[in-house]
Amino acid sequence: MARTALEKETRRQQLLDAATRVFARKGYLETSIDDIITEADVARGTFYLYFPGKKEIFLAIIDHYFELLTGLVNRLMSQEWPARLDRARLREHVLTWLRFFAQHRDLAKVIYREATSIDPQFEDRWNRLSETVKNFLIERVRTLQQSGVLRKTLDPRAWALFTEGIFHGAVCHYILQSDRPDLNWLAEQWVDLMLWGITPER
Amino acid sequence: MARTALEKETRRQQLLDAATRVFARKGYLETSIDDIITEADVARGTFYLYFPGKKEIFLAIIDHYFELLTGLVNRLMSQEWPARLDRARLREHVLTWLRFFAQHRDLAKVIYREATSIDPQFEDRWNRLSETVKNFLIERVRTLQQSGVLRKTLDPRAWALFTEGIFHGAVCHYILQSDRPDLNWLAEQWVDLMLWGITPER
Amino acid sequence: MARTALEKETRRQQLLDAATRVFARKGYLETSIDDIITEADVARGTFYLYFPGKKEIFLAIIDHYFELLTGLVNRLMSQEWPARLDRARLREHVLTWLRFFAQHRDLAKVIYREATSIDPQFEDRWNRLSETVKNFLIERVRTLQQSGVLRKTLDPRAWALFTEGIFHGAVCHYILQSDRPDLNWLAEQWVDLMLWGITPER
Amino acid sequence: MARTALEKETRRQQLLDAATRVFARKGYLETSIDDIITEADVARGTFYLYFPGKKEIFLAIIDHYFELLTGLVNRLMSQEWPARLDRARLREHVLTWLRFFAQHRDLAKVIYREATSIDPQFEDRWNRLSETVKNFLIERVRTLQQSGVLRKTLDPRAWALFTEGIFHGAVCHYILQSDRPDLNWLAEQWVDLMLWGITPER
DNA sequence: AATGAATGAGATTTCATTCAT
DNA sequence: CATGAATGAAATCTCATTCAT
Repeated sequence: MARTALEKETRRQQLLDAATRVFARKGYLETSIDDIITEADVARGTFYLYFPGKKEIFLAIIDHYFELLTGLVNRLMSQEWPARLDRARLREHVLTWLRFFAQHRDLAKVIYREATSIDPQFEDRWNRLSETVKNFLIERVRTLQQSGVLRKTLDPRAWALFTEGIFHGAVCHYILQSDRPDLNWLAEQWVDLMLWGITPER
Repeated sequence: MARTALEKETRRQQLLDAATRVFARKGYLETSIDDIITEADVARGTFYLYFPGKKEIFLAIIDHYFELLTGLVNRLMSQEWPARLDRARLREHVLTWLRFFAQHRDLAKVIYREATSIDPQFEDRWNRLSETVKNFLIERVRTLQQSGVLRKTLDPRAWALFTEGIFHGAVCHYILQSDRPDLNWLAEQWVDLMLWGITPER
Repeated sequence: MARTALEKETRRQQLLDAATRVFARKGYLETSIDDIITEADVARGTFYLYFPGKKEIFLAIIDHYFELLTGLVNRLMSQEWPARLDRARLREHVLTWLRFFAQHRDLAKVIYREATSIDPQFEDRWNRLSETVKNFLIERVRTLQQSGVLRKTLDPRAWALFTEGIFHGAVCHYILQSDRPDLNWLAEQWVDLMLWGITPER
Repeated sequence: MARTALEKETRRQQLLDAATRVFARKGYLETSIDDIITEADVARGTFYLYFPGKKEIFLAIIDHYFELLTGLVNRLMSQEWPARLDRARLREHVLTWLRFFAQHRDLAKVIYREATSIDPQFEDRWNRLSETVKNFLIERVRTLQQSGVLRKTLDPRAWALFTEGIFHGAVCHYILQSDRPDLNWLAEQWVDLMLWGITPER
């Protein structure tokens, strides 16, 4: 048992990491405080020194993911977008997303599986996360529609919704499953489907 | 309290209905046997006469949904498909799905929110459900590809995955939210996006 | 399920027999009303038509044993006793007792294992049973002491107590165990010990 | 309620003692976990911190008795035995046993009343205890028979069985009853009977 | 008289949280 | 800061008994 007085932030992170691993493995419901402190190799009381309870450490995990995602969104938003639809560029874009999920498997597993079902608070947090991403997409699509790159009949809100669903599905069924899919293939297929759907009428 | 002895199947259904309502309202985690028996207006012991526990009644609910869905899939599969891509027909098809979800709101809420997060058993059941639907979609797409109606570069498995994600997203974010969306608009948008993505190269 | 309206006494006996079998097999504690009615092939409600509850059917079983035992005691008491200590006669006497236990194995199992431990009422019933037998023994010993057949220093009450213990032990460890002992050997040994004690022949 | 953290073994013993008292008073069946924790002045959860359930604490009590008894047997076995049958010595021996039971009244009450009737596991434990004692007796008798101190026609196994029964009977009916008997008288009577049997002096 | 679904009191058990050390 | 024994509210579950049919 870690009897050393660690730096406050380090100990907190140690608990967060342990909790993320356990939540990913067993799910929120089946995870007990006991599991977390065992995984973190920390005493029961220590846990409550850093987090008020189980819900709160779960929320903290979501928040952490939220920050990572916000970072990604900001990075992508700050990138310029080519005036024309660039297939390779689009593919790269999608891959960035998929790789993000693949990199944070445990985190994604926790979030995507349960975030909405545990608690109204989580649901709220999750919805805001989801809105942020969708608003970004909607904005992009609007701009591209105005510059004539994308078909105008497309409703950006519907498209954002569909896209979110596709990613959610891809994450849940491919990234979370034990058989890791080829992200490139996934991205290629997505681009192919989307490209011909979003191009202006000919 | 209903002291009257009901037909075994009727009482079972009464419990299933009550449980579905409560699960939809409070979520699996927050629902107690007490909530269920209160909703069903039945004694504690009666519950255990019909189900061994909370997990089992939840599984039974999933199974029920599974049966309904299987019925829908079978109905749709037995329908002929026009030789050409018929926009109106396709739209109708999508609407059928959306209406199915809308009709079974409580059931869908329970399933889509939690089926994967509660228990490995539930996850398994859910995966089989998901496979059933995707296999149906894959089969359809293959047939249409062979008859030249759909573009051949499209990988049916990827398309099924994407489609499932779109529906999942639509169900979660529109049907389950309090602001009921216009299903027609949703269907129209879907057809529009898909049509031009799946049409053979021009 | 026995739907036929049986004679009241027959049905009662059917239940008693079934209960005795189950109690002997599983013990009072582990036996449920369900076990009894299953064994008797009778509906739940029928049981309560004949007995007020589980305790009462157990008491009825003890009472039945009590009657059988009383019968045995009366038969033995009505027998004359030889003026001198007749080894063969004594052996026969003991065998009669042992055979009685062997004949009513299930009943004995139930009584000897649990009669004292379940309920004050049972304990009381058991004590009265025990007193009956011991009083019979004490009476016999007193008579024989007066006629000089038995040693006068022997306290009849102590002897009755010891004898009861020996029989109890023999019943519990030999008759109730799966390896049925030779009753003749048991009786022979008992007579030998009682007649002469453990000291070598003089 | 004792909020003080005790040494693990102390708290365990506290629970065992409380449970023994309650079991002795009310019997296994009538005793609830609630009774035990009330008697021990400990919270519900604390009980489950030390024992998995009611059965297990009962088993632990039997085990404790087993250890005490083993100690007694070992003490007695290590004693030398006089070459000739020493009446006073024998009497002392028997008194040691009786005093042991009298000293551990509660424990004996629990064990002798119920050990065999609660659970197959208990029965097993009890049988092993019984075998230990009987094997000790058998060994003693064999040795004494070889040195000609005891009559050779006596079967040591039968004698051990009878002796166990006598003690069991004495314990159950005298020590467990409210009217405490005179242990000296009991021992005297036992020695008298064993030494010479029931036949008048020659 | 017979049935068996329904009952609910009371038992067991869990586990997030507290707090004396 | 760290610890982990102790807590107890709240959950699950059992089963002897009732009662409408």
